[in-house]
Amino acid sequence: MRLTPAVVLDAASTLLDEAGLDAFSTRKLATRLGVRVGALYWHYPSRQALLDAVAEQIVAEASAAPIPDGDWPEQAGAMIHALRDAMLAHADGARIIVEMDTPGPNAQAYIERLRGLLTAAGMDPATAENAADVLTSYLNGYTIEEQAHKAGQQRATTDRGFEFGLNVVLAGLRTIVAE
Amino acid sequence: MRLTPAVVLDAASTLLDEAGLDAFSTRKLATRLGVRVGALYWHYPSRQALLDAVAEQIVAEASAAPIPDGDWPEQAGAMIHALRDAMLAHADGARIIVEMDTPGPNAQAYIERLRGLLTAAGMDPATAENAADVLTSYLNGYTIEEQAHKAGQQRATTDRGFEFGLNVVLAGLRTIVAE
DNA sequence: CAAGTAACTTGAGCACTGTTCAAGTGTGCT
DNA sequence: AGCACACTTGAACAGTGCTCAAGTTACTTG
Repeated sequence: MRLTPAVVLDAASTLLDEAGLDAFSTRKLATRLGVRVGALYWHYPSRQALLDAVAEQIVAEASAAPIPDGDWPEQAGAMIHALRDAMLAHADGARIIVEMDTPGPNAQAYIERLRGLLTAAGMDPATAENAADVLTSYLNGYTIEEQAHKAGQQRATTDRGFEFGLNVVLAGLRTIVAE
Repeated sequence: MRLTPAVVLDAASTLLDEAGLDAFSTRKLATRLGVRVGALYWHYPSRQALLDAVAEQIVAEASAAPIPDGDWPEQAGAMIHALRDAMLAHADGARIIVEMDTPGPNAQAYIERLRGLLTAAGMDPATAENAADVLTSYLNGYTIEEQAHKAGQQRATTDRGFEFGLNVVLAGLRTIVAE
């Protein structure tokens, strides 16, 4: 069967989940597809471009989750949770997202939406950008650490820790809006 | 001149600053020291062990900064700032810290001190651990992103963004303590 | 249907990477 | 002087990302 970008992307995603980011190599991917390495480079210009495509896919999964009605901290929290769930659904998901080289449309749409939510809550654009950065920085920092070093820990435990921190950040943001 | 672990560590630190984490290789380090790769492995068991040692050194720089008198948010903020400054003083400093394999005494002492500060503020140990995690997760997430993608931006701009977020987190933690 | 063209794939190779280890060298101690 | 230990070398193994001329398909046009 001929290769297509979609087929390569799918195999890449599977291999990534099985082997992890560090053990992900173009050669292993080629073998899995029954093809030589060179063929991959016809569809994607580099290993990183492939990883970027996977990252976009992960963000797409996050964006598919519905944002419930509610006040802005609930909605922002839901968006962060959605992205976290998508990250945790893939091995090294957080690193794949953070190490993204050039953010695609899904990633841009995600942060645009998050910022929009915060401006709608009454923040000026610059503040909303900063606020979105706090949320995503915390999410990324926590989840990278979790996937890298807390592999043994119960999901419930790390979830509680994450929840605590997210509430702290949201509480902090509330004090800004209330100024 | 014979090699010692300290000499190797120093050269590694310099090479890391010049080339960045991804371009850091044992072979380049060996060349710089006028030695063959094998010699490095007498002093350090692996590339990662070498990076861990550099990470410990960075944390040591952070720990050298004095913590001023003041209330606990000021002190916690000062500790976070100290670590951030040490990270920013080295190329990819944040990644080197986060990707540390086995935290050494300096890293352990740092988080012990941060937790202690928070328990002294009235948090129970579990809460203090979670609170320390929020602070470091935010720091790591923000600074990794900054060093990876905001290389062009003015330090003043990114500092303002970081400051905003740190204040948000600290404000959020205050509401917990005040419960 | 034949010929031509565009879309792929291959095979081989380049320039690297981390790590290992038997064999060699240099230094200090008895 | 001789011995032992600390260290270094040289060479190799098994991989990595990436490139590209040459070959193979598949599809479109005359």
